[in-house]
Amino acid sequence: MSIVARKEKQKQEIRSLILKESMKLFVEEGFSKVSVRKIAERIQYSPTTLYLYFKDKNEILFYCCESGFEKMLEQNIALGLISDPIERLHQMGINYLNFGLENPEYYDLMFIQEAPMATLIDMGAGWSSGDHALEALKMIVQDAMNKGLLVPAKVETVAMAV
Amino acid sequence: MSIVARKEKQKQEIRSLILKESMKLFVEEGFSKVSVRKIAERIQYSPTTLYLYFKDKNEILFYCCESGFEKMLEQNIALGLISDPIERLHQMGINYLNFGLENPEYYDLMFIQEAPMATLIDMGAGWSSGDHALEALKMIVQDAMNKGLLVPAKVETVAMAV
DNA sequence: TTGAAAACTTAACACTGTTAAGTATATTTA
DNA sequence: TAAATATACTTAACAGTGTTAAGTTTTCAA
Repeated sequence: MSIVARKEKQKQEIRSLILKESMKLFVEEGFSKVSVRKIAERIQYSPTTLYLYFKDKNEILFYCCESGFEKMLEQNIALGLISDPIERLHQMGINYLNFGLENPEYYDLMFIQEAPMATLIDMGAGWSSGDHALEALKMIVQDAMNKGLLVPAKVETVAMAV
Repeated sequence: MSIVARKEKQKQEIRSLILKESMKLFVEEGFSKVSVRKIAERIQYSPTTLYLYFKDKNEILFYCCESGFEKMLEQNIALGLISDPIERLHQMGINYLNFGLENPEYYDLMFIQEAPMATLIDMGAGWSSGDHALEALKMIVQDAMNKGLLVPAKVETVAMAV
């Protein structure tokens, strides 16, 4: 039974390899810019091999996020104890924010992933009012951070999160 | 000079037609599921014609959102008056929430647009804990609405927004 | 009426996710 | 050990994508 166990282990290793390398690519370039073929090339397998381990591209993303979701759920489990709904909601929001601050790469992957907002922002010239709004937001965040009200972190990320 | 003015007007009309029909499709099916060819078919023009009016597909989305962004900016202009940064940030958040509640279709288009979260949610079976978290969230929101603390609206949308 | 300019289309390129069918390689059975 | 079967992987293809270069029709001015 040792042989079959070893084979199983090898399968899991390939699976992990796919996830690890996909995660990197997704974070670097964004989900939609990463093709299945690109992942396949990275791990030196044929593109179709990925489909032996995952149903489709979305499922790869999903399992990339999995541990992120688990972390967030853990955080939120304690919330069941709080009875006042508003208070519970408030704490949930705080958890969410903390998660984003502590795990920025997960956060990007799981939530902001190329929302049209991003497109808007890198339109750059021509939409200066929008830029101003963001600038303002970033200044506010910076300000709050200076005053020690927020954990220091990448200003941009926080602004988006907020 | 009347002829050239009329032509200009006709051009604008086609532009508007493209935007109107794209908006519908984006809201119905989500940005990434709508192909340029699909839009073209709706308005009875060749796909390439769209590129005479817009730089690319993203730009179409952008101009679809435009009036939404303008609305949001207007809301936020008054914020310059508030000097306390935390207070200003708070009010900005409230504005954001109100915008989402009052313009759900814009909100979807501009912000949540097929984040991986969506994929997660309609994975349905197998990830029940995540579902539970969402269920809990929805209940909280419902609760708050019943107590008159929130404008009544689609519970799901609010939950996502929060 | 002719020539130029504008509006639009056809055909193609290089890519995408995904699948059916085929090929080696390893494992089990006779 | 030899044949049969199962496993892991790949090749080739399909139908679709955004986008562009080149060609066509239509519109208007001289």
